Amino acid sequence: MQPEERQARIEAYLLKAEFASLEELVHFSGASISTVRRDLLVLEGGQRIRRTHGGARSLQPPKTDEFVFSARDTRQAVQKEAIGTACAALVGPGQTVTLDSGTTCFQAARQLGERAGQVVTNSLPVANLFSSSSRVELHLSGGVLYPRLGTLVGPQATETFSRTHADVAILSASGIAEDGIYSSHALIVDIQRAMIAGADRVIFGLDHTKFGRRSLFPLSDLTDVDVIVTDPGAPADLLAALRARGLEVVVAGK
Amino acid sequence: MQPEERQARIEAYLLKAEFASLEELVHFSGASISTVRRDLLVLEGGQRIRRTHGGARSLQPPKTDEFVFSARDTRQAVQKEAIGTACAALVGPGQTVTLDSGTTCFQAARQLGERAGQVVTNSLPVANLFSSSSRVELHLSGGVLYPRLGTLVGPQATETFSRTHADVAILSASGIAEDGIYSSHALIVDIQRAMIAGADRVIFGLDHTKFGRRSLFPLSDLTDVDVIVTDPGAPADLLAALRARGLEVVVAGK
DNA sequence: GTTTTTTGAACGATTATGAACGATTTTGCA
DNA sequence: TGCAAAATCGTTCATAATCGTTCAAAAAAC
Repeated sequence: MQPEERQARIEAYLLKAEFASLEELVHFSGASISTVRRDLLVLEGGQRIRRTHGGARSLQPPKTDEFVFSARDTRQAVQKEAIGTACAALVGPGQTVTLDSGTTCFQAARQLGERAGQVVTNSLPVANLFSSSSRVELHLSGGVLYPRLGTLVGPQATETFSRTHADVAILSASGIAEDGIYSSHALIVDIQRAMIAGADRVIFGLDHTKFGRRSLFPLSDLTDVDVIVTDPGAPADLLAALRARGLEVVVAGK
Repeated sequence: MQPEERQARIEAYLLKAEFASLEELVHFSGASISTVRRDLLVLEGGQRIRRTHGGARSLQPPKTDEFVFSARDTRQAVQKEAIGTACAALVGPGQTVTLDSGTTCFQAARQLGERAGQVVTNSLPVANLFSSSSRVELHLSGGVLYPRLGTLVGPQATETFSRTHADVAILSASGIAEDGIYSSHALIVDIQRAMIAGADRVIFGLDHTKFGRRSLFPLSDLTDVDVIVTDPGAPADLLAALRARGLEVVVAGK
């Protein structure tokens, strides 16, 4: 393997993991300890990473997408809050709501307050939100906890939503284009599909950074989606295209 | 694990827990007492945390309730902590553990750290506890959230445990007498029964105030229980009676 | 075929770790 | 309140892991 390619892979690995031990990187790259050490020196010289005792760490906080849950993540915070408010406003009193995991849906949950009658979710942060309020019946899907995301995944989670019917489903994703909506986590896509299938009305909250982006896993071709909620930064042509396809488009916080 | 990563994790843990004992952090990080002590010194030097006698606390109060509300019940706090430690000590490395809800089991979870391989629970606070540690696979049962307790109840929760097998189950209850163990929540009894049925080894953590008390719902006649962990305040005659019935009795913090 | 670059191993230097022990603080009890 | 016991703290020290450097062999480039 080329040195540059190896270094790029190591850098990418660190960006995802934030921390990695030397042994871990040796195993990952297949090179010897000395070589990895040298690679880390090069990467550190280019201000790409920071070396530590026993390994290295990425300079920037780890790559976070829609689903990585971090209290420190303030990117598009105001937009997401506005989107969340608009999503929550689409819920009628006493309705049953399915809530996806992800930061935008979390904001929607905050704004939802006690309007909904029943909430079904696979998001631990959303569940925490409702744990103190006794007015809303919160149904949490079972499953295995996906660590950094605070999301419950696995067959049990998928099954829960397959057997659940809701008036409204509020979801988010990591990309939307004219041909459909995309998600970046393999384990979550199936769950989201089940959420969509079991809901009368499907709402997607997507801030403007998601527009024009296609991630790894196609989630929906938009035929089963009813409403798209976004912020004023979204490209007008794509919004027009979505409207032309019969979707209701809400621009929040304009 | 490298020092920086460990320190970052300890800091994140403290941010959520507000306070943590040294022993707790030792189990959480997997390092020795000395190392954790040094880490705390480093973190304190960087003004990230504040060291206290016996542990450390975050500088700011935590933003979210998360599992704080579970630790808010301060009755018999020290005894429950000791009981939790003793329960956790009965778990072998890599074992599968079923954890009941309740403050005593929550304390056991805190002390469990990364010793267990898999943890199955219906307690939201326990799930929050493990949400940051990626070493432990956490299964959360589905169900409806019982507001104040942060416990998942209902048929789905019961079903989860009926279909689960564990090496060890750690439970608590509201009363124990010579003839059996009693629980006071109708919705939880069935779940606890399923936990007991699916575990090789059943451990009950009960502080001394539970002894001699019979609550509304009989949970077990003690034939399917293996260990009782309590504190020094428990009446000796009842402990002797339990031992006579072939139960292992552990008195924690004597 | 020669030169340059890259690689993997070796070795002393440095740093981190875990245990031990006396000093200090906290706790339990009268 | 005062005393004794227990727990915790800070320090020290030996051990283990990691780092930086050097050097020869292998691979790539010329």
